[in-house]
Amino acid sequence: MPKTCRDAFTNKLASLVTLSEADLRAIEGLKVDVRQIDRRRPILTQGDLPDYIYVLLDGWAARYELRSDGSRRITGFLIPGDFCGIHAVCHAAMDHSIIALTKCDIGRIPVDAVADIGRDHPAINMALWRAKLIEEAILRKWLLFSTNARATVAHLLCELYARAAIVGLAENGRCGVPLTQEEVGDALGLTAVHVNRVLRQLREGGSVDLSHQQLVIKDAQRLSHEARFDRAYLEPWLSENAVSLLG
Amino acid sequence: MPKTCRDAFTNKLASLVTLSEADLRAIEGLKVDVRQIDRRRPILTQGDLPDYIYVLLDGWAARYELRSDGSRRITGFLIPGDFCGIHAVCHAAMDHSIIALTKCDIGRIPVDAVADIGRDHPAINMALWRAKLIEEAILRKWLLFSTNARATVAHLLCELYARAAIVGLAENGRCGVPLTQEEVGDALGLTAVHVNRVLRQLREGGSVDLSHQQLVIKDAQRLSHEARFDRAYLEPWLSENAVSLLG
DNA sequence: CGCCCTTTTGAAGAAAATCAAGGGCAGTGG
DNA sequence: CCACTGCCCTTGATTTTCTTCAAAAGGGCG
Repeated sequence: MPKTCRDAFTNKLASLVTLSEADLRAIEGLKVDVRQIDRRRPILTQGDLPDYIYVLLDGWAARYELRSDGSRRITGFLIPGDFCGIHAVCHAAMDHSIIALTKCDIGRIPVDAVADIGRDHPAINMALWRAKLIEEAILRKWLLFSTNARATVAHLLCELYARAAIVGLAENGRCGVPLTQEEVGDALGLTAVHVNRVLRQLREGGSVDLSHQQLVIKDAQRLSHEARFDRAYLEPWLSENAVSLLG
Repeated sequence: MPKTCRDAFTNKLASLVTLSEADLRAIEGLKVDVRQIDRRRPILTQGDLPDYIYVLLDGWAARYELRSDGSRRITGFLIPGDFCGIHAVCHAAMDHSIIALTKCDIGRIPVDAVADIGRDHPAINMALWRAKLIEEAILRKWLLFSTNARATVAHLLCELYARAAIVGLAENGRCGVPLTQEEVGDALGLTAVHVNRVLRQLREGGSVDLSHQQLVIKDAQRLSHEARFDRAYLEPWLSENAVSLLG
């Protein structure tokens, strides 16, 4: 794992496009700083017009929106290496909020600097587009699996494993997933109770086990089938190097 | 309604940002052509690497993806003035397909020309970003209203009305909505049968009537409440002129 | 140890899917 | 002009899925 924010930012961009020496030097010149945010603390709030692009260095976070009845819908998870606040490059306010699900280390990069770099370096501009398009592709997949809770949960587990694997946080079918069942439910539009039952079904089915913050894939073939998971949707945007890490 | 593709493209960009004279001249210089596509014919297909940005001039279309069991999920509707194929500006293949829901007139603009213009004209680049962010905001809202079929359907009707109003296709609480109940169901993850029942409930409730391809809003207040609709999510991206059209 | 948060399990009820059949309407062709 | 056909809408009966309500059992941490 990269030790500095700049490393993490560079890694992320490099996974999306091929960076030239000039691109790398430009990134090297960015001002960045790192701060820690406690579990359940806001990172960005709906309506904010952020001055920084944020890069998650350690920990997990979630995008979410509140409904008028107070219930919460999580619309995406952020894992180490992910951005947030790209909205700011076009001076748009956040239309959703972001919260730390665990204690997080977050790097901040001044948005104007990123916008400038994007203008002068087409590859970097393209990387930002691709990051956005990946998010969109994931969002679209979340819409796709809304008929059957079993497949929905299984698909989320596949997505999280694949994304963790890309950034080196998974191996041998295992990775840490620090989500409560309520958070999973908020993400999938299910109740925590039902998530619990579905997780038990999956565990007893022998394909996958999510418990004690650990995701263990026991039968990848069966799981992929149950989830109707096809990792292709995560790949078109990634550079070759990143794809090869998927294994 | 604009009579040429270039007009439509200009209108769309102008609704998203303030264009300078230079921006307008650049757009004026774009090569564009128009073609007609029959109902149920593909416009773009998953895997395509489009050479053009498409602008829908007349008719409705839908983004969709097929599940492994053959069922279809519609992930967005396109109405006149909307783009598709922006993926191409970063040389990414389509991760979903787009189909004409009615007979459509579609303008094509060479993607390389758009990319060049975006690089030289920051305002136009920003407009493209904003178009993408609106799509994303809509996608996020679709995730948000997935607990209750009544609210879900009502919310979609509100969205479609608001978007139609922005481009001058709605007035006095009426607009054309050329969707079958099956298409609505595919968009919301509901069966056509259930959509039918919900539409009847809404009709009998007196807030809104969708039938014979016509959407009639009878009680905007009640409908907004049933739908928990807050048009704010469509506004942050629009220029002032476009917002004032919302009435 | 005791507290709070999370997980687990049960029972009852609501929501939506599924299965099945009929009806209206537009377009087609005799 | 009328019958036929295909597509879409409508309605009913039944079953499945998921929620709701309720309660108890872990598990980590002060």
